[in-house]
Amino acid sequence: MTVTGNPRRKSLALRRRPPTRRSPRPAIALDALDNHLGYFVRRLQIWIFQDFIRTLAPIHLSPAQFSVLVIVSANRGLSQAELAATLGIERARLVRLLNRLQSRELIARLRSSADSRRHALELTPQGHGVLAQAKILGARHRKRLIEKLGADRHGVLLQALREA
Amino acid sequence: MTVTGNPRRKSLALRRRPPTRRSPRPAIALDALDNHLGYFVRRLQIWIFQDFIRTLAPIHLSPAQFSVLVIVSANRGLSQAELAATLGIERARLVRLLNRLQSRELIARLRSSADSRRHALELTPQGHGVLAQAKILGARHRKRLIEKLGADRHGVLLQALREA
DNA sequence: TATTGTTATACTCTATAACTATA
DNA sequence: TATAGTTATAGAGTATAACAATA
Repeated sequence: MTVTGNPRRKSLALRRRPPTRRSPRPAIALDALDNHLGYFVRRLQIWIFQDFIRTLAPIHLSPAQFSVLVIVSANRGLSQAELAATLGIERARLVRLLNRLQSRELIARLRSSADSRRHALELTPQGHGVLAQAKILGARHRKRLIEKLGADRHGVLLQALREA
Repeated sequence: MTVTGNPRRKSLALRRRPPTRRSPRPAIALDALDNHLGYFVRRLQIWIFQDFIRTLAPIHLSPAQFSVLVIVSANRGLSQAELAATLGIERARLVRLLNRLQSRELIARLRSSADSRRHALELTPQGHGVLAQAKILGARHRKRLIEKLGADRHGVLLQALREA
């Protein structure tokens, strides 16, 4: 992932087609991509994940692992299928995610009494501790994101996406 | 990427800020994630890419390949480094992307006369043909996305993200 | 020295399919 | 039959590092 990390700002000479867009930004014409929400959504997602990955690195947690801890903590006893659907990931992938979290003793898989096919997920005390740290780091990340986007644009996006 | 592709309709509400957690089968609480733009951005990106992947499948083009064709077509002669930066992908990954597009004879790497380290990228006639088809399919995808989001929300998001 | 394109490696994620054990 | 969790595998994407040719 490049995107950020591009420190050089120099000779971007040789531009053809000065963009019809009012934004001073795109030296390079986006053409059809300029109408595709997916292009911009992806670029923002890359920025956010890049920053969040670095933010969580000190406690050795990935964004995916963070979201697992958050959801399990707020929904004690939910099943893996429910968790996977909430996070938008494959059940199969969640298994490996949980394996790692369980081997670090951050989460526990309890057998559901009602339906013994299901695992009732819970955070261990250590899991809660790590989550607390992660939330502090997450707040810093959020602050940087708001700085980058501007508070109003951040608010507009959050509201529009929450309702989507 | 699951998210869609899952025939069953599990009714995961993903409601905002469920203040109470009631007994039967309450919507799953997002807790801290509800303030994290990244969570929602990622979910929307998953939906969009899922749909776009299926849309482009008939012409055997991935979203990444589509964006390469669009940018190269609109910026004839640009270098691989510039293209990679525009798309937010690694130079190294772009090499393999281009290898495949070149072996299908959709793009050409010409030696830049000004700087012989650079490759001046161009679409072949076939590349332009495929791109034309892809744009038609892309328009259908966009229509579905607008239906899903609602025209106003789509507009709000596109504008906010373009300026971000 | 720095940059462009390239190769290589390791790891994560995605998309499927199939298996088991329950229901 | 259908569902929950699991295993397996192929392919895509990401993060790095290094190298040759060129500037």
